[in-house]
Amino acid sequence: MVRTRIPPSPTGNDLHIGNLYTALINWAYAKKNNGKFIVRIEDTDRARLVEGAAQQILKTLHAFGLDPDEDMIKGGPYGPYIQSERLELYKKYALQLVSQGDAYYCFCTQERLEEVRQIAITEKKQPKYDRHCLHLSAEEISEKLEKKIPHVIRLHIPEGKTSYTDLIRGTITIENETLDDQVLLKSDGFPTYHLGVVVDDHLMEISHVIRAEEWMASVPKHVLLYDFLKWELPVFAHVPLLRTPEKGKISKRKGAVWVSWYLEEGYLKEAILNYLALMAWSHPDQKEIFSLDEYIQVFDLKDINPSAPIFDVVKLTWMNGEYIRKMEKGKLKEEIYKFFGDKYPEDLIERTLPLIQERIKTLKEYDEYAHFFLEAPKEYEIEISKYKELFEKTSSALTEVSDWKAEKIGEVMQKVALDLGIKNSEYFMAMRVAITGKKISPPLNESMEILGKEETLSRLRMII
RNA sequence: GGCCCCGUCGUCUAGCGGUUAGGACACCAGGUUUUCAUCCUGGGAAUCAGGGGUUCGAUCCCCCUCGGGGUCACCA
Repeated sequence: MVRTRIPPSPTGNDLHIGNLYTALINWAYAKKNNGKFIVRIEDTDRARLVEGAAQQILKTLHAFGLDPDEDMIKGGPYGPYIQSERLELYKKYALQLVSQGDAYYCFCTQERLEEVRQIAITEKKQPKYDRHCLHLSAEEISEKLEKKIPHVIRLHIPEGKTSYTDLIRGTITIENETLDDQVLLKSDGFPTYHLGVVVDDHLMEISHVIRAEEWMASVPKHVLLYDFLKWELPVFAHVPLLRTPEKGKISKRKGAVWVSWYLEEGYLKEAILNYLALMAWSHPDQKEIFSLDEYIQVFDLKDINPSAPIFDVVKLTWMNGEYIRKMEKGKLKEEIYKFFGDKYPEDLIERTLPLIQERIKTLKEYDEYAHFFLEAPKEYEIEISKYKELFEKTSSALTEVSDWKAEKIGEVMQKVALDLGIKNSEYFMAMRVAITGKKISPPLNESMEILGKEETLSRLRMII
């Protein structure tokens, strides 16, 4: 049984785009193999905890159609799915490790640790815990425990080397001496990530640990833990980190990290997922646009590239445009309506959509084309005062039109242009700006039809 | 800096010992068009990071160098 998982920590306001990427892969791999996709909330960092963040993450996942089979709300046979409710478990295994000699109590203060670290840094050595508490006698330990001196439990890294096999990167071996005696259980009784993931991934029978590359360095510690606990190793697959155009890791400092940002900019969820799927992976037929269902069919973990791709918003934008153009009218109308709240009435969107659909690449851009339907222009992109005569003539010609249809409106205007001896391009540009305020707009005749005779004429009168 | 990962057009990528190194985005030129966009046609763009091997033959296998990234917390 394939069981994958993502372990988000509820420390941000929303899902990070990189998290969505690994979520997609974990979800797809589980679906492809008729397995289960689990979301386990890792809320062990009490200092950075953000209220409601866990719910928000689940909500976002749901919005993208990446619903977990088991999570803290839905529940499941391996719950609880939030680490703060599993504290006894971590403690139990931490204690077991201590009794086996694979972990030990440490009573060092933060100050002392900082001192040790600083010394190491000035000596240009690896900042590592100096094992000050490793050789405490049983009496000393129980005495300190008795006195309730704050303490942590540290992993006792043995000598030798540790290796593991990564599905995407092959076998990786490292010398244990480069490893630090990692804290497993913090003084507040919460586990660190390392203890938490290992215990939970095992207890929840996770078969494939698929996560970002940034975790690779800590895998050996986890492998040691599995080994000490005599647990079977899951399959590891470290997917590349998404990078910014500046080549760095997509950081929280730079704007485009949160999934909500993309949604606010008018990107479609399907397009975001499709684009993400193409990061470090490609469709066997080199297709660029495909559905989630198709993705599940053809996707395989082994085909993921190890090198870190740059997340390019320009290509995402192109893809978004493709999705918008292919989208069924009713669905698009709904998306746009929701996107703008109540700003645009549904029937207006419906009528203008045929003119605008193929012109926009994001939902947000709809406003640039449709805004003039809502209100008359307040300013004009070109100087229109010199076209007074043109507007007067057009206005009176249009006044005579009884059948207010685009085609008819066009004919009448063509004739005015001809009578005036003015080039079509110039004539229509003047009219376009007069009606919409802009040099770029949806097709004029149709726009005027939608605007209505009265409103159109009133806009002309305004500038005569 | 130590350790680890990675390295094909600007970007995303195909390639899996013998290819005119292919596609997509972006860009440029042209066509359609009452603007813009769509659509169509064409173009430039990777000495496959560099240098050594292995081989009849390397983008592909091995080594070194260089470059980029990640990681070195009682954060995940």
